Amino acid sequence: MENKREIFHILTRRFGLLNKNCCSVGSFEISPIQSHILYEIDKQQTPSMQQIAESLAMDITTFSRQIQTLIKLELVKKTPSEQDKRVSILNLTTQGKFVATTIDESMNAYLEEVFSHMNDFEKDTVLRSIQLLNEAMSKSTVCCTPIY
Amino acid sequence: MENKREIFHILTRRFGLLNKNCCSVGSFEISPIQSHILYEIDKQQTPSMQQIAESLAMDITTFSRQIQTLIKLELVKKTPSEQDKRVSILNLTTQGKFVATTIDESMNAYLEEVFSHMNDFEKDTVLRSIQLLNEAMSKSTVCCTPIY
DNA sequence: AAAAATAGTTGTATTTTACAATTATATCTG
DNA sequence: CAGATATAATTGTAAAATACAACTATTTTT
Repeated sequence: MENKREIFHILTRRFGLLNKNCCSVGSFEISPIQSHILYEIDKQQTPSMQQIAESLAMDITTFSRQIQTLIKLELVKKTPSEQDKRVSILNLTTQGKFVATTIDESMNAYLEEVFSHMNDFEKDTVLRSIQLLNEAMSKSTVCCTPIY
Repeated sequence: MENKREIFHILTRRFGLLNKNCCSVGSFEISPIQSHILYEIDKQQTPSMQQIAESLAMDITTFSRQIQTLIKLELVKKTPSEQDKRVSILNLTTQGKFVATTIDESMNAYLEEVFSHMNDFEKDTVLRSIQLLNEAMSKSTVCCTPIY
């Protein structure tokens, strides 16, 4: 099996495309990165700027500016931490939560549709395989280790 | 199994990171997109601008400028087509071929390392699963259909 | 209490992106 | 065959994304 890179290349590209298309909700034109930011804020409870920037492997200065636009769009709220006044805690606004949820649903709908082309056994195998792959990647020393 | 989006989110992010890191060869600082362009030119024989731009789902104007920088870096050559003088045919230069091959090798090395954390059965299952997934995505009507 | 470290912002410059308009060639249609 | 239309690619322009360096405001270390 020597076409590993080929199949991963295709996979990567397809996800890239999916990312490009699937991130606008109603009147909000959300960029892929912004969508990832909303997703992460939603997942982590009351994260700091650093935390999200780090989990997305983004430069903190770039991240700071992205947060500024998300705040202008009233999707994110930023409050200074009580314990450490240097730290800013991030939250989704109601609107932000709505947008995040909507994107989540449309992504899930897409995945459902993709999996509808498989039988139950294949579905199961593929999902477990991806989990295996995620675990293997997290064990890798070469790249991308600090996630989760 | 209701955490589909979660595991795909992680997968996407890991590949995103991998992409960011893994594209410089010697003195060449290749961006992920440029790496994808080199990869596609290498794979298709004597493609036109349009062909590559389309397979990467890139805007042709953006693509045109990326090609300009790749030509400046002497990684890509552009020759007008004989049959249709509007069309430009793309080729890798020797250097470009070298860079593409080197990136390919380092990606493969990375994948080998990742798969080294699995037993033979798992390896096989995961690879076949990804192929299944690719096929299912190509059948999807929602997104990303025009690739391959 | 001074020095060093940390969280986040702002100045600035580069790169990426893409819409609109343009040039050059090819194809279609009457 | 000639004018109209379509297509491939480039350039004008402007917006957004990115990141290095320098900065402010706190906190931690010594």
